Amino acid sequence: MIDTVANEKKWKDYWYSNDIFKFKIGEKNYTIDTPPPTVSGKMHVGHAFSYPQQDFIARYKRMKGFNVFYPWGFDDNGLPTERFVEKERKVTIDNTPLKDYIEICKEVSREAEKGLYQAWYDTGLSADFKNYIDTSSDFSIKLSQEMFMELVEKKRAYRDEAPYITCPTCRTAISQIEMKDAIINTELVYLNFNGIEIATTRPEMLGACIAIFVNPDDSRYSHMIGEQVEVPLYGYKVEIKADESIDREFGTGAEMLCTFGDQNDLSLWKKYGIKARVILKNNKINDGKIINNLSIKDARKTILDMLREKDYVIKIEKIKHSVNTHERCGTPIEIGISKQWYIKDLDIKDELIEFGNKIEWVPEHMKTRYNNWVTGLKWDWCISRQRYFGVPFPVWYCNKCGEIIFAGRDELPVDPRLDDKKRQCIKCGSSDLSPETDVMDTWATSSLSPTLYLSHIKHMDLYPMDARFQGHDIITSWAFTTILRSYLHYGKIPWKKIIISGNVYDPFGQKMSKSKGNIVEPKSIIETYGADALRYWASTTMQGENIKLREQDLMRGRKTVIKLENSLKLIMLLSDNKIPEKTDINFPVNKWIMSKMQHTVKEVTEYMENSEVMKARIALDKFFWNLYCDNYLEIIKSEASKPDRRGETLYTAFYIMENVLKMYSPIMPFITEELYHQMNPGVSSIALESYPEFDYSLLYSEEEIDYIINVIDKIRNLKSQRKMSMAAPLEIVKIHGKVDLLERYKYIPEGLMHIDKMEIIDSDETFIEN
RNA sequence: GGGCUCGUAGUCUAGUGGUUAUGAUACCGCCCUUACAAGGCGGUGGUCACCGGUUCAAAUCCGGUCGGGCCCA
Repeated sequence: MIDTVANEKKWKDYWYSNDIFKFKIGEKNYTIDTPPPTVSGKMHVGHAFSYPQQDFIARYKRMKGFNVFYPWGFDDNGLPTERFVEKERKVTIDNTPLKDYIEICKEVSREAEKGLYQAWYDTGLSADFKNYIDTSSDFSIKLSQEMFMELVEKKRAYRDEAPYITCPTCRTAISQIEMKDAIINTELVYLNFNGIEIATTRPEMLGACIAIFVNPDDSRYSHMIGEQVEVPLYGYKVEIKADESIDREFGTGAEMLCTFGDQNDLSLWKKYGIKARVILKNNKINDGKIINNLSIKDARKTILDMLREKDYVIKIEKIKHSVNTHERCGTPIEIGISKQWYIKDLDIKDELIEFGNKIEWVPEHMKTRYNNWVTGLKWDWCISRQRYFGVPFPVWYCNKCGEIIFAGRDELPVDPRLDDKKRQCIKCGSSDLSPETDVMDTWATSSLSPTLYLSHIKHMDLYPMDARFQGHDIITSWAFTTILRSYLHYGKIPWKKIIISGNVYDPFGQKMSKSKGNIVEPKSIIETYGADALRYWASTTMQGENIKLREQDLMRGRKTVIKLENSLKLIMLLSDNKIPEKTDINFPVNKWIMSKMQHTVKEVTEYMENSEVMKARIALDKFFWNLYCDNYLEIIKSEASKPDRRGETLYTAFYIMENVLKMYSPIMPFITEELYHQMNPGVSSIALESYPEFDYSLLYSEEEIDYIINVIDKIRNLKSQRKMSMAAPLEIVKIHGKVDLLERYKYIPEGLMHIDKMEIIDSDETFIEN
């Protein structure tokens, strides 16, 4: 039996060192927008499921005569990389100068990249791993900055105020995924708010109060909705408003909205668009009236004392309260507000929907998610992040007149945070400039992946690309932003087709996670079953459907590998290890299997064209296992020894085998490559051979042999009932059925079932007399 | 809460109006046969989640209920 580990290593090294999958532009090209994995993570079984699905199509298209551009890339921008680096090197932005921090991020990314493709390479992907791109290289930064400048020129990029989340302890901006829920002990302060009683856990934010909120169904307050009340101590007025999200049971049922006490404040503020009053900056409260640059803790004490003194405090309750905290240090997060960069997209929703319609979605219903997302957009796309490792904005601000100064095109890539060139304000001439310290959202660069890939090989003429493959979880981020950028920059769709893959679950349908302990490493699957079996498993579901990782599906793939190997072994044995020469085919059984194969080629091709790999594979399985192995090869065991038909029979057997290997090769590239080389010594690669074409001239009336196969099944049944071996001789069999057919082809069942004498009795119904 | 999606033998799965519901796997029985026992042949196993409607005819179309998953809030 074949050593899959050794065989797979042999061929993937062969492909790599001979540049089998290097792209050369030609007449017919097929371009793929490969999802770049992040350097911070390892390959997981979800990747092992979805990437082979891309490769099925890539390999199929290549054999169909396309010059396939299947690039490779890494995404090493942003927060995941920062976290990875901080864990690996024990550095934080607080103990490391920015310049060194960025250098370390780059260094660690480059190092990780060296070995990271290995896991993908091990699954037999036909991507061009040698010429990869990475999103933090100068090439990518330059391109991303150029594209940003283009949006500035087109008045699509603008700067406005927006909230952000910070940790007061770590004094850094954090993102949503870094937050963790926690229950803390705190005090709930009941206040007399000049006419309405409210309860708050954040009295220090009183100066940032911009409204009072109650539940619209709360009869205690419904008559007060729309009234103005005066903010204690501060004296300005705010309106009483109603929203369903207000919990009537919490406190007094009336809350104050501050900019920003917590995430609820943020969402209410967004929803109602009330003008913000920002008093919290750089973790200090400064309201311009009562509190002057005090920490949150000190401000709280000051405000509470004053409220007590003026008799505003009704009571104070000790409560346990759920808050968002920074997961690293456990400090409750704060929400601030600052100027950020946006890409304007709310005015082009209709155009974006139209673009979505121009793209073919597989499966089609995934387009609905895109449409719902675009329709429901409420804010422009905020592309600035208060992080460190990413594409910097090529932007400075004049401290004198406030003018925004952009870098020149010829200066890109540039990092204003580290740039020491002397610059002057273009408006007032001042040289007192501050660099933009934010970096761009990772998606601001990933959304340019078609441009990144194509400009990397200097073939922007191939835009739009043919296909994007990605998971459904990032339709609203990656797919959306890519379509948006493509619209804004080129007025073209980014790709003709988008193919969505599903998720992988454990055998019980549970999501895999470290905490559940149900994670399966792709590596262990490949070691046990082989990459071909892993890929076979990846083809056992329709595109976009989820899949459960079950051993039996891997087994089935493994069995197919072995079956392919053994069927070639048999025909080699029958032909004394000689490759038969092409001859005319006259023997009906040979014509029959040739004809059956034509139907299979047609069916498989149609499914592959529709990206329905699973259906293609099922049709192929049926032909290979059922018709070719179980019936055809069994029949020719005796027929191939008959001199008058030996030559054509062996030729047919080899011809079918070769075509079966070709059709299996996009799914199982390793075993098919090995066996194809055994049949065709000196060939370059099965992956570069052409896919079988439907040949009308090989069609043949199949009913007669179908009928004989049916009779053979009945004889097998008889032998099974008599508990006989299929090879055990039968002296006599009485068959009722179509006399002319049975007489003409009786040598077939006789040879296959080892029958000495067949007695044939004419009958409309076919059965064996026992 | 909103959107999308799924519910078919023990398990997984095909099947978008028309014979007896597809196949795999598991299980049981038989067979080492000039490739393959990780094989071959045969068999047991299903109120197609539930309720109602449309139709001569529903796993399939429509409405509702229940349950799982994903995304968004």
